[in-house]
Amino acid sequence: MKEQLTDILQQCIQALQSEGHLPADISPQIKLDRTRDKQHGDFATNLAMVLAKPAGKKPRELADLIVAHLPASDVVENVEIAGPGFINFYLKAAAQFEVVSQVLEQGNVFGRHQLGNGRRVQVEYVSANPTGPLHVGHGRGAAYGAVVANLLEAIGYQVHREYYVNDAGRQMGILAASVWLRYLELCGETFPFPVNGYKGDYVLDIAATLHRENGDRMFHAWSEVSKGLPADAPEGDKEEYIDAVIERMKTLLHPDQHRLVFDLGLNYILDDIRDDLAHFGVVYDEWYSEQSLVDNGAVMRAIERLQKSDHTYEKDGAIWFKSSAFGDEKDRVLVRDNGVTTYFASDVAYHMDKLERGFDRVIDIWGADHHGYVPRIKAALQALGDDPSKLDVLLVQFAILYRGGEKVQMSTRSGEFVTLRQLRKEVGSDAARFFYVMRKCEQHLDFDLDLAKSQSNDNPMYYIQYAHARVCSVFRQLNEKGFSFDQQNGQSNLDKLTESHEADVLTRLSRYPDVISNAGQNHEPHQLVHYLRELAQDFHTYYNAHQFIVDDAALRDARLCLITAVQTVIANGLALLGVSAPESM
RNA sequence: GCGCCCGUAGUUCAGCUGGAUAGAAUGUCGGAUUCCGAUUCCGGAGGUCGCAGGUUCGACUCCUGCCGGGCGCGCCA
Repeated sequence: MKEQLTDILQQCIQALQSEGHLPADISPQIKLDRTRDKQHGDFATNLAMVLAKPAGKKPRELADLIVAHLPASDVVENVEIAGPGFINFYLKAAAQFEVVSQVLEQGNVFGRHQLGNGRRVQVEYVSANPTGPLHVGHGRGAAYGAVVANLLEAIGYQVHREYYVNDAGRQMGILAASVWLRYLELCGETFPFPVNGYKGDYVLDIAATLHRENGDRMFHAWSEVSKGLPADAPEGDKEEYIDAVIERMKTLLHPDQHRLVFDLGLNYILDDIRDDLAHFGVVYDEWYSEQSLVDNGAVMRAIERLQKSDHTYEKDGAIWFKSSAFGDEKDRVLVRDNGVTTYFASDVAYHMDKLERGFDRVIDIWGADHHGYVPRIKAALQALGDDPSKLDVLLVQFAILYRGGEKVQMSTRSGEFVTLRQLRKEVGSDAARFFYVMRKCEQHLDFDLDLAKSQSNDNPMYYIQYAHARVCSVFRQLNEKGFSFDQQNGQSNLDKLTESHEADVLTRLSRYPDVISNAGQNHEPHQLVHYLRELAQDFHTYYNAHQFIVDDAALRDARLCLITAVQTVIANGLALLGVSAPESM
């Protein structure tokens, strides 16, 4: 519809140019919008106001010219000029009904586009360190990332979903040490647990598995382990202490044994995360290992490339990247004075690798606390001669949970936090998905647990799902009353849909494709959420105002076509959000 | 101190990439209704869009400076 009108305007401009009313050297971007107010017709364009200056005419005068030169159209009923020079289009009634047939014919692909033209885009999300279960903060990134990926796919991109597994860093060393120490406890040792160790219950579970499968094979007496170690906090430095523990563990255990403990912890937690996300409807094409970048030399290769292009220098025994030359606030260390590469070095290699894999676009979804990290990654890409504009980093703000109007405290103290799994158990995966993407990502999210759980119209997810279930219910009633639905008959009688409520639903339905392309291109799932709520509202209002199951077969079938279209669009939208569309509630 | 994000109705939020009289939901006040599924419908009140400038035919939207809130500023990951 929009395309047809844009075409008409395009032809009109060419006509005006050939007649000399408009300069020939301009090719204006035609902006045509749905009107906000019905009094302004169905579509409106500001073309006359935009072109007034280059044309050297008054906006309204130019609007007159444009309207006079508009080619005939079988969808336009009337055109009016209003306000400072808006051109408003009123569509013919038949054109309004078209959407119903479109939805019925296209079914679950209605609303999809080919805007992406099959270009390859990689979306990386969650990528939490595998050192413990996902908490509610990760949940938002998971839901948001999954929906952004779905939306991009819906507008014609070839999407690659990826989780970056930080399996190479110091944090993993701490985890392995924590597991081993808990194991020593299970072997009967008693000693103070490191202040900086991981203290969650899951560490005990992993240690128990280790003990069950290996007995006392990896046992070393605490006196042996602790011999000559620096003091832990508060007397000493907790970082220094834990590093010393990690080193001691490596000297006491055979490398194979150490590997075993390390992998047991890593795999246990990774399996847990995978399982958690799968139940949350969040899936990946690839779990990409940081360690693999170290092993296959990609990290060294990235550093060498930076060195060769003269973007590094040595200072205090470390190798630095001159990121400040590319807008970062300071330079960053790639290789520490002890010879170990930094996490940043891995990440440079990872992003280099992403672009080498040939993605046209790369999207990283990070927690907002990582925002300071963006400039240095972009700087690195630029220094490597890649195009940093191919990388979009979307920062997701924190979610704050509320229960009974009170903020739910999320303590960072020893192992106490609200996990994603706990949240899903409390409100269900559907509600969690829905509420997480209800706000744009840069907005802080107030997550109302009571509302998410409530089975009432105040709960927007319930309200939307209920609209879907209600359509299903109408069809069940239809059968009970001995009627059957003749879709063909309905489609040929759509002109019977003359009620204002029906017009509202029709208009709303026709907006769906625009909502998808907008939400997809701007990475804004919340637009879809708001749209679905509005559609549900239009439907419920319609439902309350009119009977669908009437004796007049033509009208009945037409109305059933309309509500089937509503049902389909709601199902399509919810599917993109990763929320179920129940047939009854 | 520097950087990023946010600031719109009592509350939670939209505002379609600069358009027409700033909209929903919820709460509140008034009225109607009890019908395919948890009632629903109609109406009222409620706003100096944080503040002050600037850009232009036009600014909630873009720019600058303040104010307030969140987050971040490691040879951690």
